Amino acid sequence: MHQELLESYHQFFEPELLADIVDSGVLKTVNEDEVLMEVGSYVKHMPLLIDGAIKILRVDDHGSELLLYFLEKGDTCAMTMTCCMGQSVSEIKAVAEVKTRLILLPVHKMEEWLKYKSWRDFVFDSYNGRLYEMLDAIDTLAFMNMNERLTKYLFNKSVIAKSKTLNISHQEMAYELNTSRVVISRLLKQLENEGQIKLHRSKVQILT
DNA sequence: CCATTAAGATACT
DNA sequence: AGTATCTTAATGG
Repeated sequence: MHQELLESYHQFFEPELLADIVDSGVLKTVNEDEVLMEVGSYVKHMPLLIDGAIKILRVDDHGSELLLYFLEKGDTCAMTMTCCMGQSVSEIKAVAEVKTRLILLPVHKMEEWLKYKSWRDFVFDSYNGRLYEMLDAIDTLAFMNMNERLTKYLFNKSVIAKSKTLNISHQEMAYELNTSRVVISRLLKQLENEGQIKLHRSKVQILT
């Protein structure tokens, strides 16, 4: 994993820390739709993303899900930090959006590594970043209608997939935005009529 | 072909 | 915006 780690993180971490990470971290590759973390599971590792993307979902008691935000290269999960500090259980669900490579670090190292300035900065910045994304997610929910939410969602998906064509069904989108399939279909049809997208079976092509 | 599943349509809340 | 129901279209064996 050494090369991958160095390529992605050498500008953030000092050499001693990098060496420690190589020592105790494990490189893992996860495939699309693989579940990395379930609500209620104990957090034992902290992920450092090398490439790909992980989606973070909130799940309610009835099992319905809501997309909060994506983690990408250079990101880590703030939830993990919160959880492992307090020895508690995950409040969120994490699923690989695309094939993703990440390094898993044992949580007990987190505290030990606070002796490194670059680590403290990284943890702090990650918290900031996640907090900002969380605020953004709240704004989206509170102030945007479904049409805007869907548009934003499609845009994000396209960035992460690095493609203008998304292989996804209306039902799946409805699931992630926590709405119904009919509503998604209606809104997509509207976007198609506006010339923004082109619809196919289980596929959306973004034209803008 | 047929079975399954995605998506369109319509009507109602 | 969301639910229920029916119809139609695409897909894969």
